[in-house]
Amino acid sequence: MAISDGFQVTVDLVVLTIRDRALHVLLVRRRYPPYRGRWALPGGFVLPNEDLGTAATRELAEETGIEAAGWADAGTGGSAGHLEQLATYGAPRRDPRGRVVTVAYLALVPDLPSPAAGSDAAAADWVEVTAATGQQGRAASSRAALAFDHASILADGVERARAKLEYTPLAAAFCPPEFTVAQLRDVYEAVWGAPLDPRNFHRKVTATAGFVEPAGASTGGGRGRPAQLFRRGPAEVLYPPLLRPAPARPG
Amino acid sequence: MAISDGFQVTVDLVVLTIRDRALHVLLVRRRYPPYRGRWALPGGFVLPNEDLGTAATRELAEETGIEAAGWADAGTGGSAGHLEQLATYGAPRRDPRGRVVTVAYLALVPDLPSPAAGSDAAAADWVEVTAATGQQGRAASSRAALAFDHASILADGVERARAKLEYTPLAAAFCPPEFTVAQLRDVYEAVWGAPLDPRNFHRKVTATAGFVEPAGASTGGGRGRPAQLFRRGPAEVLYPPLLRPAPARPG
DNA sequence: ACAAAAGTGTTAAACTTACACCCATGG
DNA sequence: CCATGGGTGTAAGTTTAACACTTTTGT
Repeated sequence: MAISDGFQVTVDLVVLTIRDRALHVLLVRRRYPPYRGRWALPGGFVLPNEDLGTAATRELAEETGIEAAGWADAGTGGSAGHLEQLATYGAPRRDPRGRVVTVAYLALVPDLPSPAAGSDAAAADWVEVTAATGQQGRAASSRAALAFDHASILADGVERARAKLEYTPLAAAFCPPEFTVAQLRDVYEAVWGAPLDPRNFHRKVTATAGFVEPAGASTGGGRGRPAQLFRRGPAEVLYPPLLRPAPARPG
Repeated sequence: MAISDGFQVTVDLVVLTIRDRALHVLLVRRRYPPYRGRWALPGGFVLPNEDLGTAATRELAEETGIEAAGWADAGTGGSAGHLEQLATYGAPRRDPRGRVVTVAYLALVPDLPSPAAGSDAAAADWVEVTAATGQQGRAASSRAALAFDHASILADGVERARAKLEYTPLAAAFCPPEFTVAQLRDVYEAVWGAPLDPRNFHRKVTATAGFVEPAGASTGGGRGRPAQLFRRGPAEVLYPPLLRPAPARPG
């Protein structure tokens, strides 16, 4: 049964976070050919006795320092962050070195104090998604195309994140364990790239059963009236969903 | 770079259709160990120079006789049927013969005149999903557990189909190129396992832009008033979505 | 004529949207 | 006391849900 031996299997990570009210993706500079010097998604080989989700969790920890409980292949366990399988890419020529099938994972993480302070992550950095995908990039910075088929994987990851915010409470994965409604709104606005009415958003979030739960305390630092703090609630899906405004929809 | 050679890569298919107003899945009897005699999802090895979607399309043709244009890794091209990547399963011990990573695909096909009349499909058959997943199986027939982790893959495929009917026009993939509103409603009721109001369903379907388009003709065979025939419309997503009734929702 | 299924009309409830308005804090 | 953001109220428009009712066929 050695018909199709010789495949190499990797995991690649689309790690998204919100920084400065904009959606950012974690990228690494490739130090060796092929695509030397180009940005790429972080990732690595699946070990011989390792599950796919375990490999993704391990790579995420190596690249970001985030330790996750039983993340992938199970519901996000605890407070912040989220990891899920995205899709698998295996075109015969996608890697010039040989037949490499990559299982892409999507990770949503809170804005980390030390950006990409992992061991492997010598040249890892957060890049604005608009710049990385080369839409209407406002920053004149790193506009270089991504290595391999990573631009396509990134686009799929971003679209998945956009869609999932509609009908799941996953926006909270971008926030610290306790957060305000405004922080949550910033997440939606950054991911969808569209402004939302603060009043209606507040009502919607607090009224949808299981989305958020009051944490008791309030913030004090800001300029205006202090905001209540919330934790993520037990709901797995939002019902009814929070649909993004029509103009930003695909199709 | 031969760190993780030795993976075998397969595609497995969750092929769903509607027969006798119930959701059915295409299964094959395994003729050789392991899991000899058990039901399994159809599938096979990815060829050395074959793309994943191509492998899935090929297997689908071999098992069902369905020829698809540019199905997977592209929008469903033409009239009936649909094929999309579902998820990838690669637990180290999922196959006792070695390290096999399988990329599962979900196919939605119309009720075929000759069930599973393919070449490979010596022992292929349509099995009611309730029986295959062993929920509250009404049929006392084949209740045996599926081989490998196929029960889990099947469950994921069914849940994906249920969710996708909500916000895409994919129900039409279960129908022939021309169909009535009642046929489309049968699809929703079979997949969701819940009755829908025929009047409101009719209005919803015909009012949602791009869901269906009139085909001109009408049916005549049935008992009551003849129904108009429709074709699938150009819409990729339903907006607003057609949400399934609350009691049947997960979470 | 009657049963069966297709399709339209109508109404109340629920939800979204837009925006007026008040609340609480820092400067 | 004023700017800034947090949070509540309210009314108009839209969508859903439930069901009465008419249309068109086979028997």
